[in-house]
Amino acid sequence: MEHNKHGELLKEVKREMPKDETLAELSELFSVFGDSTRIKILWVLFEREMSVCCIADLLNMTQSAISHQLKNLRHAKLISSRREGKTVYYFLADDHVRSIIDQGMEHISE
Amino acid sequence: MEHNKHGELLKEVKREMPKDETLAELSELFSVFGDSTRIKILWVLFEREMSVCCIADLLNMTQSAISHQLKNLRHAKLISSRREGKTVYYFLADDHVRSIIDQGMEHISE
DNA sequence: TTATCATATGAACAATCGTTCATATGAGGT
DNA sequence: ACCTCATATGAACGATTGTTCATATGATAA
Repeated sequence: MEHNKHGELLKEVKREMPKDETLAELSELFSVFGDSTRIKILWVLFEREMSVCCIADLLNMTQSAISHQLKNLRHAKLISSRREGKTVYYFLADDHVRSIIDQGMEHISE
Repeated sequence: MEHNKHGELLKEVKREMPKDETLAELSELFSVFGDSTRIKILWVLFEREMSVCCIADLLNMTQSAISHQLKNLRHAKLISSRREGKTVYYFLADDHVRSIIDQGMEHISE
């Protein structure tokens, strides 16, 4: 299999690679961006904080579907929420969100 | 459902949102990053171009599994390949790859 | 040609995922 | 108390996904 001509360099590559745990965390983060519903939610939150039913209206989806996805986004610490009476407002929790999406947009617009 | 107090602003948010097709493409791109095997492959390709079996050795995975994932990465135009005799070398096709992963790393290291 | 090495690929499998539906919780208002 | 609105959540469903296994292709050497 391996020719072992570059064995030294290979070991070096291996050494510089982050722990499996870190890489798993990284891929989990990206898979949160890997759904168009969640991308749409993040996109409307770029503009301002918004309630669950408002997001559902805007995206023409059920409140349940949005609520499930908000849970995923919050679990990934991409959004936070605050309660005001009966309604819960969600908002972006992190500045990285925008730059990650921007990088992705740059890639596909080529 | 909708209070329609902010109806005007909502329409504006909607107008500024990219087409469904674009958002689908964007989420598909991110879902390619959403697997730790593919992240690992990209990581070793940061160092230099590499053959299929070499990557498989490095990651302790079967040649078949790696080959399948390389296909996904190539389909997303994140990597390219060149043939040299029997072996095929894969390499990064895009500078955005590194910056996207870097942004992700920044987010999880908080 | 035949043998071997490197890679690609199709089918099958379990596992994960996103939505829907029904229902539960939580917070005012009457 | 009751009713209603806003949100959350668990179960179930079909759909997608990553790996394995077996096999096919492609390239070189004898």
